[in-house]
Amino acid sequence: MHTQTSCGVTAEQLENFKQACKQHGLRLTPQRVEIFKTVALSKEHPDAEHVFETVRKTMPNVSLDTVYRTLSSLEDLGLVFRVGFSSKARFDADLDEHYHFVCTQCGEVFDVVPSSGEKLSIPPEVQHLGRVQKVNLQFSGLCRRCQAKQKDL
Amino acid sequence: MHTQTSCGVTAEQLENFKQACKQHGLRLTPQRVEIFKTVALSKEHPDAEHVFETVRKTMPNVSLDTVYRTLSSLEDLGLVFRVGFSSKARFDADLDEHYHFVCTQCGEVFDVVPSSGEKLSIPPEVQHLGRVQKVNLQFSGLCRRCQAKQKDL
DNA sequence: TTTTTTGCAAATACTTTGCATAACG
DNA sequence: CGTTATGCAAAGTATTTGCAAAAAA
Repeated sequence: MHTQTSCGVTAEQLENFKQACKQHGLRLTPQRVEIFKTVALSKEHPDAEHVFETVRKTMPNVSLDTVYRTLSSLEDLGLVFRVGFSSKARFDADLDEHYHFVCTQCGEVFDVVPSSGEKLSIPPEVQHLGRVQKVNLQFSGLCRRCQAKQKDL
Repeated sequence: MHTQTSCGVTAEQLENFKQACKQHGLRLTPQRVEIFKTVALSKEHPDAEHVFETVRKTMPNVSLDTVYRTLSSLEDLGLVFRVGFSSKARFDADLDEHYHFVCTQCGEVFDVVPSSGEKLSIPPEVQHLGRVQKVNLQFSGLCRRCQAKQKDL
């Protein structure tokens, strides 16, 4: 059992958040705290607009762009994750099961074709949630070329 | 080895495409054929703009919105897949490894927490592509509630 | 006091839509 | 010939950016 603050975010989470901000030289503004708390408390994977509406209740002057900026910073610190992948849509006509590796730097998309033993099986608890029509597995990180470029600097 | 047409798309793929169009009552317009061929031939997971520029070379009058509409139809027919997930970004502060099931109808996102045995291991061929920083596994389909609603109609 | 962050407004990026004309079957 | 698809233009949605004022350290 975790110690809970009055708002429901664990003290551990909050401490984590403060530490991470300090480490990266981010100031601890009330907006940041509220936005982080909102995402940490929500169980519904909120979008920016939703976070905005929630934060606005206790902080009527926040602006939507601060929410966007903050979510982005929190993501950079690894405190918040982006569900799914935004940006623009890309298409593929390869009907065989395969996955992707996307470079976070150059944006290149590499195909990953699993060997027969590596193919993903759909866990029973997922099948229980609904009828699965599509599986999307995406790895992301720095590709070899961008890694090399970084070293050159 | 597949039989190749002059453009490099396999005859099989093209036949598949024509059959699917016929089955769904979609007319076989030159735009559709070109757009399909472009995605089928490309190995770079093109976005709409890129498909547009490519098709435009042989068909200077296509419009970007036709490309969007066509990619969407082709996706509905299952002839083309959308890489990653577009639409708006959603956030999550859960740092533990987990996956998501997204309902294509209502948009709800369900968490999938893998049991220890189900945790995804990163295949060696992926590690070879670059430094993996993030793994995103998303299932999509109709959730139970939406399945039930559909039956009621 | 210095630097970061905010709120505002405007801009941008991506995608969708209404409508008249053109084209498929 | 009837219906669907296209191109054009305009609208819509999601997100980002420049800048001056406000706030954190």
